[in-house]
Amino acid sequence: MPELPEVETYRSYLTGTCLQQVIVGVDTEDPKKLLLLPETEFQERIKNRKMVGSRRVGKNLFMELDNGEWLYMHFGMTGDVHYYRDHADKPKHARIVFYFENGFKLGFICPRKFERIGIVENVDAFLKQKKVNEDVLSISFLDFKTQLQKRKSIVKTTLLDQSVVAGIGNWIADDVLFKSKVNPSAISSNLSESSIKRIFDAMLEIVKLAIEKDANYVDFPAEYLIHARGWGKHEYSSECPNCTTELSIEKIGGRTTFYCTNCQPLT
DNA sequence: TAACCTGTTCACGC
DNA sequence: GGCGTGAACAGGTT
Repeated sequence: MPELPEVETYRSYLTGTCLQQVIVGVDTEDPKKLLLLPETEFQERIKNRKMVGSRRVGKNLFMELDNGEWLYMHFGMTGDVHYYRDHADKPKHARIVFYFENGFKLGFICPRKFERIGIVENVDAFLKQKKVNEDVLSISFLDFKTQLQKRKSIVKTTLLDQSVVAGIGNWIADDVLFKSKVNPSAISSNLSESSIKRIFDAMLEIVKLAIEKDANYVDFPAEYLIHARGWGKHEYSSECPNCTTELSIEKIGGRTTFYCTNCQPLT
């Protein structure tokens, strides 16, 4: 379920399992969809390489190779990775499998084929071409403020736009706006500086906490809105954790949005 | 059964 | 070019 925090857990998982091991081959199911380059070229460029480092920007993960190129991974909505040895342990939907010299394998799990893998020579140029701005954890307040003030779209849409800030997904956007008490339909360019500061602070706090908890949303504080999204077998009600008003659930900016009309008034 | 869904891109209309 | 909307992608979950 990859938003930024999950991709960060994947990054540390790969760092703890795959580094410094020679890749002897790779299998790809449906390469025309999942690969960003021709299959034979991908195989040639990955074979006999080792992963030696990593970098994450928003939901984009780059594993550094020992020839200076980067293995690019994007997890779509449902991507995951799993490191295993025995064929019997191959996870379902592991449509791309890397084989290492030590006999272990890395499965890139693509249940819905929304995931993508490629080879990138220059990460910064790649991100610029993809219009991905600075990561949540590194963007300056000034850059963030400028981005929000120049958009006339609603703030929920703005936060999800990776060219504004990289890493915010639908669930985090709702919790950020809830914590900062901003209505998701507020127009970005109309927001006061203090509202933008609250959004910025909430965004950092929520993302840092999510990473600390290894993106395990069940462990998030009870006052987080995410628990209202049907997790934990209805252990949580759909009342606002602050004021017990019944939460609103609407399509806003084309995405299902949870918010509290009382705590997040549209002023 | 049918509706819904975490991300992204694209086409279209204004 | 900006912005909103809806479709498309594919299969799981509810």
